[in-house]
Amino acid sequence: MPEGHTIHRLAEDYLARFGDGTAIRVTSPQGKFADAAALLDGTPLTAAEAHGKHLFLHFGAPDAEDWVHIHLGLFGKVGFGSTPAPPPTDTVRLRLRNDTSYVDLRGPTTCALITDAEKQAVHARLGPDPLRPDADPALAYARISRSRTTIAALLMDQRIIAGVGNVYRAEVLFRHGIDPYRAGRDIGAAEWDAIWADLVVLMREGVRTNRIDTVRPEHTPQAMGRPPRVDDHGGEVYVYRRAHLPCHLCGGEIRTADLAARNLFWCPTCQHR
DNA sequence: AATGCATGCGCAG
DNA sequence: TGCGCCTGCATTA
Repeated sequence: MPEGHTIHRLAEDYLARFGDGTAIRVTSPQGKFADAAALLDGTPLTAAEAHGKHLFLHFGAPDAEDWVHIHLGLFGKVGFGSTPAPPPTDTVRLRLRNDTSYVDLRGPTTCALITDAEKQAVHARLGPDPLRPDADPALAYARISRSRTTIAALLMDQRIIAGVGNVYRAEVLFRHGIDPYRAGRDIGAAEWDAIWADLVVLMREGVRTNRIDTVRPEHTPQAMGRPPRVDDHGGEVYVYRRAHLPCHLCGGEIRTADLAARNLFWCPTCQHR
């Protein structure tokens, strides 16, 4: 369930539960991370950081390779709990335990021990992240404003902007009335500024609530006199996974299409080329 | 029981 | 552009 807000929230939660400086028990019940887990076992968790959909955990092991680089991919999941930890299932790639908490990681695309230099290389290939204070949106706009590629594809390109996934993409384009097939170079500077500012607000709220809500107060079901309806993914949205349903604003049918092997959703009436 | 699907991404061609 | 990979859950038979 990972877009950038999820990963930033995970960084906060790892630190809150395991960042008190005490020794962590580190295991890999599944075995694929067993060597690294043995190396880290008994050291403290000293930092947790996110850039886009990448999570970095720093342990106090006196070793050159002391960052754990985690990427959840499409299926990866992290689950926290209070001790006593139940016996781990055989899909748990990484388990951390202390006196009060445990956390299980399963199904990640990436879970690897890396050096600080390797971590820097990951940062270098990622675009600005609306959730990071050091992010420079002009870097993203420089690429977008020169590109013939659709804005829908550009928003999903982590080299251009880091952390936006399929839900935020669909929703932010709807909120700004932009057709997903519009070319990047036809996005105005003021439009981009508004999109970026909106992503900062939406994604911060996503970190706080741990879900994606994008519907403005005046368009909520209550305000519009409709029955409340929360999408399966957990939040209230305008278009994501609402194919063929009526648009919350104009009542027209929400459209869907395949774009680069992902499902795209938009309202052809409210969103313009 | 089998199938399909998902908020992702890297690779081959 | 299509395919494979990681897993769990809902839907279908």
